Amino acid sequence: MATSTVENYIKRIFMDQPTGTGLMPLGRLAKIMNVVPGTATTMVKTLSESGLARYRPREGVRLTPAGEKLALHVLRRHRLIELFLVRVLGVDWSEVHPEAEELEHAISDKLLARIDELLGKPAFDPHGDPIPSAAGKLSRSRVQPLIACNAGARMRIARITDQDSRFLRYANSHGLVPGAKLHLKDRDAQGDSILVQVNGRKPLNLGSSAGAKIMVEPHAKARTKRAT
Amino acid sequence: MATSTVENYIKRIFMDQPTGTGLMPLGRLAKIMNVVPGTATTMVKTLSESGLARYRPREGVRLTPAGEKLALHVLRRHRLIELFLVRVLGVDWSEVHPEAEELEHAISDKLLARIDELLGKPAFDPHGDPIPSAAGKLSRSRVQPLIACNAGARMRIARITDQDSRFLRYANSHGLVPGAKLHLKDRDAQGDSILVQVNGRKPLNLGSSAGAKIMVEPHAKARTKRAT
DNA sequence: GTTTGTATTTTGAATACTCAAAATGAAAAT
DNA sequence: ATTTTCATTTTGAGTATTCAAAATACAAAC
Ligand SMILES: [Mn+2]
Ligand SMILES: [Mn+2]
Ligand SMILES: [Mn+2]
Ligand SMILES: [Mn+2]
Repeated sequence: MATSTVENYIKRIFMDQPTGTGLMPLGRLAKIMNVVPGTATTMVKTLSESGLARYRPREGVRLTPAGEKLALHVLRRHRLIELFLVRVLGVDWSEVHPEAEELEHAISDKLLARIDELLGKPAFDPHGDPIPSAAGKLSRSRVQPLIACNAGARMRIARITDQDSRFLRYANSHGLVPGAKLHLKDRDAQGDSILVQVNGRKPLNLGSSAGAKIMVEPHAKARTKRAT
Repeated sequence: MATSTVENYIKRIFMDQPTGTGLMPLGRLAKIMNVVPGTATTMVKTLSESGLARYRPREGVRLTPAGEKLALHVLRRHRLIELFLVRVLGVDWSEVHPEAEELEHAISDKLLARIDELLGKPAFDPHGDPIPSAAGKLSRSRVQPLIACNAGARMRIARITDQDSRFLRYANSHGLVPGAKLHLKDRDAQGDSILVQVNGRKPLNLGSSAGAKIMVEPHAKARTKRAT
């Protein structure tokens, strides 16, 4: 059985995996995991020995199929738990992440299946992140960050890629939630800001770092089983 | 912060504490925790150093007030989670114990408070075990084992003191659940068995080991906030 | 009072995870 | 080609938890 530490490493390697065949450098992994570089090296060797990752010294890590399978399993638990906490227990979406970070290692498959059923086998978590299926399939929709859109674009928010509690509260208070319709009214390249209008609300200025955290998709495309 | 291992030790020391001022011998603790005796010794020294227990070598352990407080906290989490799983997720009472054994270490106080509210601040878990209050008070009702009752007694089942899945399924299938009214029709000292009638059901024979696991209380005495 | 038997403790070692700091590798700058 | 710089790895050590097996203490039996 994988310890919760191993599960956390595997999950983060999977999530921050550069698309394609790229290896993740261990320095990056160390930063992500909040450990010193030497710790990451040691851990990655362990993962490698247990067949969850492949490790090229001085180059980086990549998950094996077994590692990806585990990562998807943990991710599924994390996201289903988040949605459960929001829907059933009424926890605010800005607070579910740290809870799920712990519970994802403690919940049994049996219980997870019950939660999945209770929620109607949802496809997205409260932040718009896709929930891997029980079989381990992850829907990879081609969404783009809000800052990458042209002025005048009319989009729909697909997901918020930041688990920080303050940012999530801010986003929510301005209607910036998955599913919301959004009009990019203007962009100011020099001022590093964009002007958006969410649903019928007051126009809102966002800096590029905020705009980068909001992933949007074409307006028309309706997503099934939208969450939150 | 106490590790989940420490929480488990403390909880079990509390639960199997001989009433009064008795110390728990470390051999007993080792058996309860499924570790070799030497491990129990080591662990108890650690608990002692962190102020959670007092340890008399060769005699045994006793929790300090700090240890009791922690034990009650863990017990509260465990029992509230069990009831939550039964009531909200529809998990069978015979399966909640192992789940709660893990989740009790992963849930936050905030989440626990939400669950407590959602359940209406219940006083008993699915097995009839009292749930310590948030302040750490544990209602100690004077219940007695079914085998200790006289023939002819009419009682009410207060709790089932066995978390074994098979026994719980058996008990449930015969109506032996907390709150059920029960008539001890006959006892056979030599045959080591008792004859009981639960509610209006067919009389049922129980051996003494089964009868010892069923705690009963006077029929009249209604318990508030009965669970399951 | 000595022997025997059992409970408990000690010792030595293992696994899992982590850090500090020294050593090393390799790319970048000169 | 050498030096500088920075990322990565290695080494040594510490905490937490556990076991196997030897040592010890104590009570029970003789
Ligand atoms: Mn986690
Ligand atoms: Mn999420
Ligand atoms: Mn536990
Ligand atoms: Mn219980």
